[in-house]
Order: sequence, then C-alpha cells, then structure tokens
Amino acid sequence: MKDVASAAGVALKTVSRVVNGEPGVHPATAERVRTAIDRLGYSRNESARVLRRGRTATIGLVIEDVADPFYSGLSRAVEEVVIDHGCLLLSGSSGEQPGRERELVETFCARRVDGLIVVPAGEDHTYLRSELEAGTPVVFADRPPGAGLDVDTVLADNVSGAGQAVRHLLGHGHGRIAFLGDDPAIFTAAQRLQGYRAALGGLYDERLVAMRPPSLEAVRADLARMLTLDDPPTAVFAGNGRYTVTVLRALAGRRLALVGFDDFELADLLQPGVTVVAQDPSWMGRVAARRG
Amino acid sequence: MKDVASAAGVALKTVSRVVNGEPGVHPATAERVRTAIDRLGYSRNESARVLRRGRTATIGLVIEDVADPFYSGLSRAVEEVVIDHGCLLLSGSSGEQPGRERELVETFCARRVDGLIVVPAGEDHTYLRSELEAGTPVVFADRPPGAGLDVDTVLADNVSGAGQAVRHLLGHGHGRIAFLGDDPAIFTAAQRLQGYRAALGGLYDERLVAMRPPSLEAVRADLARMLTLDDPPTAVFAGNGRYTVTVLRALAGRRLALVGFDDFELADLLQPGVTVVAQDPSWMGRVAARRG
DNA sequence: GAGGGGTCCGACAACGTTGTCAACCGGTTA
DNA sequence: TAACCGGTTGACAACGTTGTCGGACCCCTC
Repeated sequence: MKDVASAAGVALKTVSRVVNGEPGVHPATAERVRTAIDRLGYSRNESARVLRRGRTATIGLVIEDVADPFYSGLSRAVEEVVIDHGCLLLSGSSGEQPGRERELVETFCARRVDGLIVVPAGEDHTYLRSELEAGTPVVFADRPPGAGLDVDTVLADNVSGAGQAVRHLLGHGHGRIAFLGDDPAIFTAAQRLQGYRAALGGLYDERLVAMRPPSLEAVRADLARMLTLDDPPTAVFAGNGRYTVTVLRALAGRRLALVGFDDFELADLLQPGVTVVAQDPSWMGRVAARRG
Repeated sequence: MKDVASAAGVALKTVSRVVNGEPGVHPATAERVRTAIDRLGYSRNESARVLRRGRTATIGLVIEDVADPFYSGLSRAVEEVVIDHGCLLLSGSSGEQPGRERELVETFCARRVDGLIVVPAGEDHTYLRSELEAGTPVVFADRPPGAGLDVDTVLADNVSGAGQAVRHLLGHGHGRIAFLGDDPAIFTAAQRLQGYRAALGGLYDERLVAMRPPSLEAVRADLARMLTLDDPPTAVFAGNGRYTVTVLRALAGRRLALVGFDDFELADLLQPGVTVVAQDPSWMGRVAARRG
C-alpha cells in the first residue's frame, strides 16, 4: 500500500521488501515500515500478488459431497497437506452431476489454481485437455477420468476389496449373498460388483443384485423382493458407506449378516458390521501434494 | 487475452465486452471473437478481474473440522448458498486452535474474501476489528465471538436444548443423570452444562459431571469412576455429537440410558438414542448469504 | 583522493482485466 | 449542408503488487 510507504517515508518497493521479508533493508527502516503497517492496518492484497507472480497458492478440490463422511474425511486430509504447503483450499461438491463437476473445474481453472484434485462425476473429461496442456497439475481420486486422458489417478482396489468382503461371508457359511449398490454407471460401484461376482463364481445369482442410487424406499423394496425368493439371501454386501447405512435402516430388525464397503462411524457397535476400509484419504492428499 | 484480440482483429476492450456479455457489440464481431477464444482456448484470468473490480466472489469459511459430521453438514449448506450467489468457498479447519483460526481468518482477509463465516475456536477476536471496520461482512456461527465485538452471530439455543434432554430423562424416571461434555472453555459445552444444571435443580451432583476433550480413555475412566459411586448414574447426557459416539463406545455393553446433543447418523438404530438436533445448518448458510 | 566493493534504496515496467471517455460511421432531421 | 443521433469500437489509465535495474551512499584500500 502506497499509504504505508508515504507514512514511513519510503518507496513502495521498500514496503514490499519488508512485507516479504526480503533482505537488504536496514533494520531501522524495516521497523519504521512495520509500525506504519500496524498503524494503518495494512494487509497485502493477494489478488495483486497473484496477478504479478502467477502462482495463486490455491488448490481446487472437487468432490461428490462434503457431507458424506467418506469425502469429508478426504477433504480434511487434503486440506492438511495443502495448508502445510502454504496454500489454501477451494472446494466444491458436484453432487454427482457431471455438469456441476465441469462448472466447478472450469471456475477453479479460471482462478488459476495451482493444482486440481477431482473426484469425477462424469465420463467425459476432454474439456480438461486444454487445461492439462497449459500445465495445470490434475489428480483424479477415487474414480478414473473418462477415456483418452492421461492423468494421475488415485484408486482403491475395489475389485479385490469386494472379493474379500464376499469371501468373508462365504467363510461364515453364507451361500446366498445379496449385493446392493449404487448405480453401476459409477466406477466404484461397477468395480465392486465385478469383485462380488468374481468371488461368488457359480453361486452368482442375478436376482440378488440391485444397483441404483440409495434411497430407503428403493432399498426396502429390493430387499423385500429378494426375501420372497424361494432361496432368499442370508447375507448382504453393501456397495458403499451410504448404502451400508441405508441397508441397515431398511433391514430394521430382520437379522441378515451385513458387510459394507467403506468404514463408518459406529460400525463396530452394530450387530455384525464387518467393514472393509477402502481408502486412506491422507494417502490421496499426499499424492496431490506431490505437485505443490 | 490480447492474443485473442489480435486474432480476431479487434481491441482488447471488445474481447472484454464479449466475455462479459456486455451489450453494444455487433453480433458478427462477437462471433469472430468467440471463435478466436475457442481456437486459442482462452479463459479469463480471474485474479486480474478481481484486482480490477474489487470483488473476489469468494467466501471464507472457518470451522472446527470438516471431518466432523456436524461441520461437514454445515459446510455443505454454506457451500450451496454461496454457489447460488455465484461465489466460491474457501474453507479451512481450525482444529479448535485459536492460533490456527486466526491464521485462517487473516489469510482469507488478505485474499479479500467478500464475506467470512467463522466458528470461533478462540476467545479473543479483537484482531478482527480492523477487518470489520474495513467493511468485510463477518458472521459467527455456533459460538459467539469474544467480548467487545459487534458481529452477527448464529447460535442454537444450547441451554434450553440441554434442558429438554435432561427433562426427557427425568420423565423416564432417571434421577441420577451424568453429564459428559467437552472442555467448558468451549461455549456450547458451557451452555449445555448450564442447561443441564438448571434442569436438574436440586438433583445436581458435581460428581456426575466430567468435561474435557473427548477421548475414549478419558471417557471410560470418567464413567468407571461415576459407576463406583454409592449412588451411580442410570443415565448419561452427552454434550455433543462426537461425545455421544465416544460415550456409546465407552459404555460398551453397560446399559445406561443415553441422550446426546446433536443428531448423528444411525442414532435411531441404537438402543435408546434420543437426540436433540441443535442447528439447521442451511439456516446458518442463509444468514451468511444475507450478505452476498 | 581516486577507485572498488558492499549495502540500502527508489523509479519504472509489467501482470491481465475493466471503467471512462472519446471517436467513428451510417442514417435522419432541420 | 450542417447538426444530430444511436450503435459500435478503441485508446488509455487504473487496480496493487513485484522483478529489474540502476543510483546513492558508506567504508575501505591503494
């Protein structure tokens, strides 16, 4: 601020040097500048700084929904790493809408974020190509980008995780295991179905699979339908954290064994709530940091 | 970008007009500019725009911890409102550390956020005074600011909420009700203690109160101590969402009645998990929006 | 006293955008 | 013909900061 400069009787550049802690300023001068700063309540305008220097010290994070425990955990981990690098976090929830995802990404890019972490909602990410060519580091998390894009991606091993869950149930004598999961258009849901199917092998029965967005009514109906089969399921494998909770609620008393993908609070306090922890969110954060 | 201007054979200002959808540009010219923009993959530099216009279209949110369901719910609601206003959200977790809170707030201010929503961790917010005088709209949420500051604040009625919880237990015949809550230095914890105490009246017994940061070991020890009293508690009132979960875990089998402040996922699926929902986070978001 | 080296400081341009103002052009009116 | 008008367009300055460069000054040495 030029007011500070004139108040301290120095040039703009000297003030700049002081606020940035650059060397080559006489201690007495620096002190004079500092008191002027305090007196006037000056604080550096980061926008101008960004404009001049080119780095925004900002990372953009696009997730599904901050309110989902899985993503809020991820957010926190990312935030931690980002702050450690002296940056700030711009975040937004796509709500599983590809359009919203794209809007967020483009807005973040227009603000010239120094890096982007995206949990994609859509399939087509060609709109990112120009951004990538411009050199913006982008990392995908939890789900891979659409075809034709070469981007670092952090994934959990959904297939083998689902396999473990199924084998756990098989080992406890369950031969009829239902799979309730999210829309198979979602990468993780499809992967987990695949793991479930592979682990079941010949035991696989299409009638025990229901995949769609989680709503209590739908899950209730699916379960009710399955339970009227001649050979009803004795166990359920739920495709993600939110699904596990929904299934629990839909079961309401009926005592089926339940295994869920993703951990969730209090899982250990419920009947047989085996959980498979999918990701270590801080691991994802670390990968993002790889590109300070 | 001046490249676009020269590519389209027009002046900078005309490009500016087109990207901003300002009137007074011949359709043919606008079209030429647009194709140049597409061809060059231009996107407006928001930093420069911010510098020139003074508005950042950014809101800062400082909370306790995004990973806490209460705050992640609040975040989501705030985000919703902020996006509706065409703004973006910068958020950070203070981790209940006043220093961190202050750092975050000051960083946000240096970036000239158009508004600030703060769940305070500290007691002293005089450092905000100059910012307030500069005209930045600030809203406190969940907890009030330190003394001597005149700021809009969104609070739940913690006292009467706690009173309701206690009366609920009294109504079910519990005369010995323990209160386990967070450090009384935290506003909400103190308020809830006050409500608990008032509702109990003569039944209040200091030995049934334990307040400190929630850790499983500490809560276990507190509970164990209380249960060895001649007249042990038959019910527990937990001071916040995280505490409720911790108490549940610490109880591990012992069947005390439990009421918690704040709702939490699956509360309805546990034994006697009465809950008092404190805030409607979207309400807070709305208040923040009051100052687009 | 002249030259050399170091320390401290300031003038100036540039970052990319937008607000202001004036210029231009075709057509209409006095 | 001159004055005027609405619709388009462009030149220029400004936003607040930092990088570059060069100037002023002091101390030391020959």
